[in-house]
Amino acid sequence: MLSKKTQYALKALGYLAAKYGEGPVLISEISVKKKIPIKFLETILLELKQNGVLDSKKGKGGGYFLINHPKKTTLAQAIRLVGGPIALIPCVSINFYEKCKDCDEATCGLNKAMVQTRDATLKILEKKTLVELMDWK
Amino acid sequence: MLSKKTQYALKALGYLAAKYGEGPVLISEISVKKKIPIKFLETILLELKQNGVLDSKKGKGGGYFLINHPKKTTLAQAIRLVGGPIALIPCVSINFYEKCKDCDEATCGLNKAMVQTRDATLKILEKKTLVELMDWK
DNA sequence: CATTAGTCTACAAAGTTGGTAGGCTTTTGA
DNA sequence: TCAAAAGCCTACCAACTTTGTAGACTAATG
Repeated sequence: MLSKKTQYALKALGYLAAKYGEGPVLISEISVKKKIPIKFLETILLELKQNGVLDSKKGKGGGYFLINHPKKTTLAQAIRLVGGPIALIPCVSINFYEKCKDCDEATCGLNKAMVQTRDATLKILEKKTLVELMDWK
Repeated sequence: MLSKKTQYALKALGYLAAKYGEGPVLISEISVKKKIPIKFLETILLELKQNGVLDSKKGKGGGYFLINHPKKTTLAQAIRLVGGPIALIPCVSINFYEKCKDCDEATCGLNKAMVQTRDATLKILEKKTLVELMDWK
């Protein structure tokens, strides 16, 4: 399951995707529209900025905005930025790999099953982009 | 990510799958072979028994064993038994559904994206069984 | 120079995870 | 019949993560 933080991040990105090209969007506006606690949202947006997805403008008329067109960022990228691994166990994670110290990955049945599951999930998440996160109304 | 508990459960099930038809297997044997803390493993196996996947025999010559042939239990079922939801967010979970109180599921872009992700993952996990968890040596 | 709006540091309650300790009960076989 | 074997059950707990909150600071605008 994705953490609340990751869900908030994805919702915020979806909102910013819908507003792409319209200039900076206030944290407070995102907070109200997507019902995300404002102080929590602050830290999330800041993290997304530090990860190079968003940029911001201070002062009056300021706010956050997507650096690139929404279709340039995949859901796989977005989830990894704030939510960590997509794989179900560390020893099959591509970006957050950790060697399994309790078993031999070459012969471990669980490992093989999880590799295949990971690939199936990635196939979807790498095809979908922030465009998909925009609301339908 | 799957919790350690779920990973242990899957490994234990894989071990029991390999020993299917050979009578009861000791907790201590599984603990040693799969490197799982024994007291933790006790609680996991007990839970799997209460969920109808395993049965046990007490006393000398006792132990745990699969009730059904390994191919009868899918990975989706196994994960749900001890690990909870497979879906990435509660409002798209089939077995652990919770209504999203912060948005309208009919128009929420995140919801739609996660439904598709869930279906892709399930398509794999419902096809694989405990047979897949057996080690290759 | 006042207002607006993002930035940064620090803290903390609550829940989850990953166990441990120790005794109880049931079954077997000598 | 009784002791050993092996699972059953209750209770506890340390560490970590999650999900926030509080409040001061900095930068930009007009």
